[in-house]
Amino acid sequence: MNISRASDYAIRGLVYMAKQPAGTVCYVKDIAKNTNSPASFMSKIFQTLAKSGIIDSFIGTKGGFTFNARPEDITIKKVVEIIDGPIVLNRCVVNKSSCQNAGNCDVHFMWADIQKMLTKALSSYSIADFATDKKGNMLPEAVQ
Amino acid sequence: MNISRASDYAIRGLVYMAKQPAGTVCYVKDIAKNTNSPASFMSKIFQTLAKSGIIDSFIGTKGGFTFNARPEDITIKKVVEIIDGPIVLNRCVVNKSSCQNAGNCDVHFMWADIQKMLTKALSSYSIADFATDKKGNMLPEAVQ
DNA sequence: CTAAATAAGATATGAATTATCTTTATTATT
DNA sequence: AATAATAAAGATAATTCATATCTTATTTAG
Repeated sequence: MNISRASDYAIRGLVYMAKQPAGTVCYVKDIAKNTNSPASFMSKIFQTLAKSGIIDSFIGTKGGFTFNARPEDITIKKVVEIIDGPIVLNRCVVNKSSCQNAGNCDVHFMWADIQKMLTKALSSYSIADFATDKKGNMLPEAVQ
Repeated sequence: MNISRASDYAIRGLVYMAKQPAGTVCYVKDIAKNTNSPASFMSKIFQTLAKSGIIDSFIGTKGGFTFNARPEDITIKKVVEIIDGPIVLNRCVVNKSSCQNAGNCDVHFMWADIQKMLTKALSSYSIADFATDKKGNMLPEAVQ
């Protein structure tokens, strides 16, 4: 019942990117350093984000990553789903055949309701929300 | 971002128990059969539930499990936490030192808020809720 | 006292998460 | 044009956790 380290790193990395001047090409090395995360792992994560289309990637010297979608359009739900896959609290919510009562019991309805609430909450936040506000800073002032 | 199979089995097993006449000693074999779950795995799960104190266990012939707490006092949150451990959406919510900004950023507040909402929801359901209602039946009528 | 039934506890397997290492592509420099 | 440097892409590895199964201990009935 938690998001993965990878999703956490992805969100932090994207927030870091969003705080740079629009159009800046960002390197994994810098993103990792500024978010205090392992660079090689971050590299794989940003590879996945690039494949999803929300960011663009450029290989070679002076390569790096830029936004392809607007930070305000990238919801936390979207990021989590790109990295961790679909949000499914219990498998009966998405696969009725895995439910002995064909998804027609109160337990099923509970999970479906809670999942709906959760995804709604995650959809209500975007990367931009954390990049614009002072409190969105991911590192103490001393480090920045 | 999901509950484990073990938690799902635990909930279903406890609901099955709650549907039996009060005080009935239930065997893992029956619980597993009636909830369509692997008996040996269910055995381990009920061992954990017994250790937590919400059920009692009796070894040997005519042994088995009975409730130690009232089904209406056993919340879904409690069951999930016994089996899967504490609900922590992101580690910064519970361990501020894992947050680069000492848990003082908007991202942290988001996770803390969503987690609060989630645990509140899980606390609002009890095992009894699914045992009394007809729709709470975990198996189609044909199988019962 | 023996056998059967039952939970408890130890061990095993497999998948997912969390990484690291190697390769490929691009650019800048000479 | 060749070479070196830089950066992402892709392949591989290690670790952890979920999901079980197998063996042992305990109790009761006959």
